[in-house]
Amino acid sequence: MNIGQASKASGVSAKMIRYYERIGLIAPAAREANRYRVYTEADVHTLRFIRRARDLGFSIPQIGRLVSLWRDPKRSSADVKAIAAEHVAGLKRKIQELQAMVAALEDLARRCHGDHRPECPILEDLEGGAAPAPEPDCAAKRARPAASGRARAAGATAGGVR
Amino acid sequence: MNIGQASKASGVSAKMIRYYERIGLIAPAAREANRYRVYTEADVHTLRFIRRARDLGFSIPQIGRLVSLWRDPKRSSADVKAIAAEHVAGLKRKIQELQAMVAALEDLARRCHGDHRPECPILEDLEGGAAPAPEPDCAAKRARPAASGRARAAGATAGGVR
DNA sequence: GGTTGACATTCCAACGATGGGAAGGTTTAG
DNA sequence: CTAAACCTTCCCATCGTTGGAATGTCAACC
Repeated sequence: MNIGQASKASGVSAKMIRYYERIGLIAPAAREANRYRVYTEADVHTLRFIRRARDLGFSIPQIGRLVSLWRDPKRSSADVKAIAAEHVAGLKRKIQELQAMVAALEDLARRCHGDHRPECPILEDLEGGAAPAPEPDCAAKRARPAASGRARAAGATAGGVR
Repeated sequence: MNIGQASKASGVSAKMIRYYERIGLIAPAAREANRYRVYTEADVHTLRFIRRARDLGFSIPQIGRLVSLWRDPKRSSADVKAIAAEHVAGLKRKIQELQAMVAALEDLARRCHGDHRPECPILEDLEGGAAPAPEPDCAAKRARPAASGRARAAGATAGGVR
């Protein structure tokens, strides 16, 4: 089986298969006389395992450990469970982070009229919401925030940023 | 004010300030005779704005648009709100993705004994859980590809993956 | 034979946003 | 004078994945 067939059969792109081989997640594939990689059903099986693990969000190092355990008949299910638990903990941290952002943004959006007028609590929050409080005398700092800055501060930033 | 002061005052690292300038998110800073970048209070104000937006998870292109609106006295709050809504939608998509992973993993972990034995529903799921079912007639495809390639499939994957 | 199309190979670059470090110039304090 | 603390630019790394270019190979068709 060539890499294209293995890719279709496993759901892992050929690019990724080569990448996984390069970083050592899977063993180097055997080669035909023409240097094409050859895959067996067992290899496809492994690739499907990896793909499923990737779909569940496991990192490459974690997947490496899972594959090792998978191949080890003397493994303890506790070791597998520990990797999963570690991953779940990371996911939950990330979810909480994102949820905090959503909560803050929805609160701001709720207070924003969303009409043609320029007044906007969202921008007001961004402007002054999270000063890292370098000094306690923030109030006296800038009597006039922007303006001034001739030759700068006005233009750019927009458009084809990316 | 040099970049170090601007960094401390804004909470944006000097590295990031230079990066934002390079990609066009902020205008090129004025330079002193010694080529050092010079920042005004207004610049720091902008950097704080950017930092707060970054903390809320906005992408660089989104931040570019927000800064443009912020500077535009004729802006509509609806435009700002639209960017926020777009971002919130993206966050929610991501949260749902992660929550689906957590749900699947917790279900598997719940069924895993987590003891010294090798039996493990987590590995069983990874092994067979997500076959993409490519075609029904995989078997008849190719009688013998070529070169045959014994001497594989067993080793590696483990160890210094990372 | 020649040509075309679908494969395969390698290498290089990019994305988000950020950090790290090298190699060198400048300023400031002792 | 010297050492520390800045600043500058440039390159590299992350993480997982995709894209492309340039080249090689194979199969089929005319």
